Amino acid sequence: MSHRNLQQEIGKKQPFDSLEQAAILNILRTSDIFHNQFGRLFRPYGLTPSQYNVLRILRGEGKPMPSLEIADRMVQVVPAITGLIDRLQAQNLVKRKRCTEDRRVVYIEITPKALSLLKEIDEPDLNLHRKLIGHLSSDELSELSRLLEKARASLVCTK
Amino acid sequence: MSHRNLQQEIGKKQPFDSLEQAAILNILRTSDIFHNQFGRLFRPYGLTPSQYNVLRILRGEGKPMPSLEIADRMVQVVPAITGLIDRLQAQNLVKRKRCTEDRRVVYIEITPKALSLLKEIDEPDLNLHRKLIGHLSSDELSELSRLLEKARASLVCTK
DNA sequence: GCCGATTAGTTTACACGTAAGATTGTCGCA
DNA sequence: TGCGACAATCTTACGTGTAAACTAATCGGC
Repeated sequence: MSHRNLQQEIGKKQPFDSLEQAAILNILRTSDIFHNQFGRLFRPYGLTPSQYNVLRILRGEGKPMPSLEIADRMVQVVPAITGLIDRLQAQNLVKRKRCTEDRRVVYIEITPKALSLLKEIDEPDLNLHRKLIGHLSSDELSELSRLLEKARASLVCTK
Repeated sequence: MSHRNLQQEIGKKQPFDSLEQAAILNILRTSDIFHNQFGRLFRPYGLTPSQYNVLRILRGEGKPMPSLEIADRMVQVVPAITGLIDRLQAQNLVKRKRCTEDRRVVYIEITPKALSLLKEIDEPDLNLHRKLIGHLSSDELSELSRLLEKARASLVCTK
């Protein structure tokens, strides 16, 4: 377990121009690597990270949700949701239900098949979380979350 | 500037299962938002974040590089590089040069046009960095980088 | 010198993410 | 009632990320 820092890791010969640049690159790089790890975890179950994310949101909500509300909770811009739901529906993991009062909105409902699939993934998912950052102390994890939340504070509202 | 934390931000009603989960979600979410911001910055110049990344690597190196070496410095897996280089080449921002000694390797060279484009972007790029996390103190930035590097330490070698 | 293993790079197929624009349905107001 | 603004969703086009399979060139032994 080598403890190379980011500069060595990406083979850069000059030091970073600024602490800001180093921090942002660290955020982007760590995220990419973690995203990749989760992608590999979900793959055997036929899910992508985004698809898993949608299902987790639906399970957490406990009842059908309009698709735009799902999109709001993800970082993505709206149009991606359509295709995402299409693919989940093709796997019988969600159902679309047109709302009768406002016929513009489409409710998305999670299926029992999806719930049992999620249940299967729960433990490996938890294990991966621990594998990825279980070696940080509680204090470090709290501090990390605090700093990232503070980092986002400048534009939570601008999206 | 509301200081909602992640839990409120994504509308989750239950607290997180664990500090690990909260930290990882914070990393992924912050990264997505920042990535998005840089995407908007580069768009007017006809570049995507990945394309900009490739050009920055080439400028930093100061001389032509084999394409796989470029891929190594990015998070991406190899095959994506081909198309990336194709599009940069179509814009006359890089050139491909087959190596004469080892005819398997293709050297990628940055063009003067790309260098002057980068120069144009340097200042807005620096400004965005400051806008995104300039409100964190030097100590906080250092601590953030340290924690993220520590987070990655468990798998720097496994990629 | 020849054959298998390795390495650099490409191709293909598929799932996203983004922006821009089109569709369809609802609402406010004259 | 009719009409324009708005809202929810979908469509399209393009760039990117992933895995798997393929090509071409080099290397290592014998």
